[in-house]
Amino acid sequence: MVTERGLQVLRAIVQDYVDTHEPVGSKSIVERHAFGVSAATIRNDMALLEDEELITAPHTSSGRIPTDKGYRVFVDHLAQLRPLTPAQRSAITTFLGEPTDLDDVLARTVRVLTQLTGQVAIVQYPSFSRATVTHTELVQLSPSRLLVILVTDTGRVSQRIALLTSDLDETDVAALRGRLASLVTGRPVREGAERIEALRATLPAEPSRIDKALLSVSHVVAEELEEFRQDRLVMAGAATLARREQDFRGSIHPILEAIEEQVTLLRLMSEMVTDAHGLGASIGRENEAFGLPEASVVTSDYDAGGGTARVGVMGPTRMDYPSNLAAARAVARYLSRLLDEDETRR
Amino acid sequence: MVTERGLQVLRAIVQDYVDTHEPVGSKSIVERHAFGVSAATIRNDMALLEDEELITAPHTSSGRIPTDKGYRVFVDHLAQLRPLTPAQRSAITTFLGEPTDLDDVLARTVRVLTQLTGQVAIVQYPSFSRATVTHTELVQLSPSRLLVILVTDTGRVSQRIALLTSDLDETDVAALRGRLASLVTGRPVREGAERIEALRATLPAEPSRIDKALLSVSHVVAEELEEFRQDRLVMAGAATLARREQDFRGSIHPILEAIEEQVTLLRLMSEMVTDAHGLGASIGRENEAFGLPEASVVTSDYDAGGGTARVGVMGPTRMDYPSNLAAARAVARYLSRLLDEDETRR
DNA sequence: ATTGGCACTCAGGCCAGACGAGTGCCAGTC
DNA sequence: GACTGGCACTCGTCTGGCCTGAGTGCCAAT
Repeated sequence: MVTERGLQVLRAIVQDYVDTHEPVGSKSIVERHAFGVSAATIRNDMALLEDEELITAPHTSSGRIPTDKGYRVFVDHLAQLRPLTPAQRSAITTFLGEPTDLDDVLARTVRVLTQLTGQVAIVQYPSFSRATVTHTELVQLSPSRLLVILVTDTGRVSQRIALLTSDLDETDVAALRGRLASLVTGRPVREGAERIEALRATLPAEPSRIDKALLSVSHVVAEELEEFRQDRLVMAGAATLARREQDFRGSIHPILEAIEEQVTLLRLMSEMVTDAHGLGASIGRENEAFGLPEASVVTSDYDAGGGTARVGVMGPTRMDYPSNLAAARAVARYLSRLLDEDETRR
Repeated sequence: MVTERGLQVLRAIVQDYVDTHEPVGSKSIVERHAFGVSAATIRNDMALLEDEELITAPHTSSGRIPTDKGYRVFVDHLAQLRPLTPAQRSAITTFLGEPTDLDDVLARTVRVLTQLTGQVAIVQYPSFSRATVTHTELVQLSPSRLLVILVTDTGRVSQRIALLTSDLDETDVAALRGRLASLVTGRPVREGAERIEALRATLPAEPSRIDKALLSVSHVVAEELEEFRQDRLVMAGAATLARREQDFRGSIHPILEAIEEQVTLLRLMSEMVTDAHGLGASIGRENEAFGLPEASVVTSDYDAGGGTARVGVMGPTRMDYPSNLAAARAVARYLSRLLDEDETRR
């Protein structure tokens, strides 16, 4: 069984290893930390830690490095978040500044987070699945092309072009506008999508010209609503990976791939297990299913328009968890505040 | 002076070096190419090429590799585009498929291009500076928040939120809508921006409530029009860089940086020098001013709504220019056709 | 339980030598 | 004059052996 001091030794090993990027030996531990015992004692503790598979020796006679399991224990039981420096705090407020809209907020957020941590930063868009459609608008671009605009109470605006099979005039569009509004305005996106589905069924086999148009438009709307329900990510800091190249024993390819793909990261982010404070960490091999066995992700939940979403960073397994968690939490808190203020204006 | 055969030797060196990634010696040249002369003769030619700084030897006794100048001569005088394979041709058509709008077209394009070349692909958005505003629309989100929508004849749609200092009712918005339309609708974006500028000057020192609102809205519109005039890029294939890591003697950091920054690449893309066929290459040190001394970019112009823009790929100096140029050209041609068809619907 | 001592292991650095790819030069040939 | 075969030379790379030092595990002593 690992003793209390044993755990402290684990903590020391994780800290030193993250610092120096070199396997840490018993001697350097007694030098750098005030354990008040000799190196031999530390060695005994380390032997126990190795039995528990919390640390491992890269080769027979060298110091130890934490295993993924070791990092997990460290994060769960030993890490205390490192509070941000005043400089970092002020960086958040100045960088985030006076954002104009949701896209802008998140773009700034992700940049500030990569700046704070030096890692790849990821921000999940607030979930729109419970969002309500507040406005719909149709703009006629040409006789057969309609621009469809949707706005939700979460501040998301999207537009899309519907191609019509027959030409419409201004009064047709006005009629269409009314029918579309009654169909989805004021409804949650999910319900809107369902009502469109239902509409399909009720239309006669030989729809009128305007019904046909409504069908085209509602098809586009349904697609767009569907997209609302899918989460999205914003990312930044891919360039920082090049600096950290040797941290990934394999290559940074899987990471870059994941960044481009997005969909893998989306799943990873949403499947994260978080603690009572909304903090989560997914470490090394735990990400193997996502093709990222050498990467860790730490996240913090933030509140946005009723629901919650996540901000986080992705980096090598050997990352500085306390700092990164603290940065994610700080940014998440600021973000929650910012979006809450906004709430009143929606 | 470099002889005709000397140039053929240069071509052989470039081709073999790109193939093998190893310095190429006189012997391997006579083996792989039917020059009908001996290695010693090739050596003499190589000595001349070295005098002209078209090739260089990494160390005293090793084969030669092309210099940036050598690549330049190769591209300008020696390279003949390698026609795409039928498989590649069909990849273009199937991948590009049935795109819905401009964003979609370009997103598909960039993916197909990175797929064809295995390099980072870049597509410039068509220039909107000569675009004309065809529609404006205002949607009231709340008493003090207006959604402003702009549509141009190039198919670009954008929206933005204007915060008002005082609340408006429906009739106010209608009035505003009319004034905004008469201000910019049917005008080129540049002219629209100027007219807004002019409007500013004419408004009284104590503007009415509606004038104030118009000011806020037009401010947002002006910003958005400004953004229309800035070109944008779509990119894909950053993950391919990891595979090619050792090709960049330094690190891939500058490249990743450039991809994130965009603005450097924007300048680089627009300052490219192209030949009569709209093909361009910027090689190695020629990109030093952009912080990319180890990268090359090849581009092909495409037509879009009257103006032209560029597609291209970025990769190591030691890239396969004939293939990449051919791929860029093929994609550009397809893109031109696709956008031309579209033209009729705008 | 802790400690100092000690034998042992092993990665990494260093050196010397062998190897070989490739060059430059030169004298000879067509 | 252009080309060629031959040859001495250079120099990067590979190999194997040696040494060093950090770090370990174990044990007897406290």
